[in-house]
Amino acid sequence: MTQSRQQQKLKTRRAIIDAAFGLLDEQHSFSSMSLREVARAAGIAPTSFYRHFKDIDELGLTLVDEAGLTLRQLMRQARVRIASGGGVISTSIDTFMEFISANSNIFRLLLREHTGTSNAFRAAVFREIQHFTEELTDYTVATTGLNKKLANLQAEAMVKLVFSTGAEALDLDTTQREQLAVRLKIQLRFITNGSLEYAKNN
Amino acid sequence: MTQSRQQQKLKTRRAIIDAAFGLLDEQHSFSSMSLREVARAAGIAPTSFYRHFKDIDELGLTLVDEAGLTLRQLMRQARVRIASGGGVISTSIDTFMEFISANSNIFRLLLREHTGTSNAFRAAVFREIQHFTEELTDYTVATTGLNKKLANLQAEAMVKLVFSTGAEALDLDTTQREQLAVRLKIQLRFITNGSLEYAKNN
DNA sequence: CTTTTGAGCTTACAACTGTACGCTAATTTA
DNA sequence: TAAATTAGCGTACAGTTGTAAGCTCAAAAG
Repeated sequence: MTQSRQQQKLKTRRAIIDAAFGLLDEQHSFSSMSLREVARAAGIAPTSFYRHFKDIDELGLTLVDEAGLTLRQLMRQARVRIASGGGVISTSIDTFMEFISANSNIFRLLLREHTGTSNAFRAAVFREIQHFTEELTDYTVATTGLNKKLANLQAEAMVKLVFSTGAEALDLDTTQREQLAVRLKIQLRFITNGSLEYAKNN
Repeated sequence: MTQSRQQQKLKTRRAIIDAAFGLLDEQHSFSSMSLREVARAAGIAPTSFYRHFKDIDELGLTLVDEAGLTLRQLMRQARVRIASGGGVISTSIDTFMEFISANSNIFRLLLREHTGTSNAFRAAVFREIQHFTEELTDYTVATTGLNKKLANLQAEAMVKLVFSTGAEALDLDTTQREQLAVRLKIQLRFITNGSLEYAKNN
């Protein structure tokens, strides 16, 4: 079966992106990834890379975007589960932990570029996390009636804590992760109860 | 004035370490730093580097250790200030924010190696942070009488939130940082009040 | 059917990397 | 004073990097 030129090009582009994701692991970050290395893994000549991306940074931004997308899909999935019973926090954290296990490399990318050397990357990851926080804020306002400013403070603290704990989880085995999840859920309760308390007294 | 051989060697070692710290900024991480680059900045021949460190990773661990030490000194400083009046949280956060401003590169090193590609580095930074958490736990037990387990949960959440916010602060200007500090202090109140509440009901 | 386009290739080059080897010169030891 | 040690240097090499230049040949356009 013959393929159109556009189809083939998209396929190669995908191969490059997948190759880059595939090269990411706990020993290998995107910033230490060379163009030639990615090209090799994608099965193309180094110079062919330029037919698809201006430079390696453009590929990096694409990866961050895709990672963000995956994260947003995860959130939707969590909401579905909540609708069919189970606590909000508990369900969200379970979903998040599954995400980390199933997509370690994607999460690692976000973590690293969040504190990385490229302003553009940092900003991109920051936007993704902010997206995350905003949706949690809206959800909190809608379900608890907390005022928006306070809900935002609460959501921000929660997201930061969850991401931090996620980073820690990456280096642990399954049983240790479960223990960590239990702790995290309590800590999130601290925040929700604390902000409710705060709302009463202010 | 002549110097003993040992003195001179220590001086060069210091020059290497300082050169490495000096090369760290928002665009340049330790992992993207080459041995030759460090040697150049330290004013020695590339091969002379090996007279002081087995390889670049040994230098990296030294940097992380020094960074951790700086952080611990900061904590002591904060305790002194608390003793002479001012809220615990407020004083600690102000001190922390000053640390970030005065030692951005040191904090950046910790942040990056915390999620970096070297197991040894990650473990080293993790230990430093745990140190931080433990001391806060002890302090909390001593001042509030909260049980140790709960105090540890609280301290862990607080440290994670503070570090996360510190990372964010690095990319902001002074006024924005101050706003961030105000928000952070409220969020920490959420955690302390929330855990107190939790202690009552469990 | 002929022309144009463009994805992917090969070759090439200058810049950089880590590090092996052996020398120098000065300090330390005996 | 003589011998041993060693911090630092220069040279050298093989391996890697990004990317420029120009070719091929199949798909798309005319």
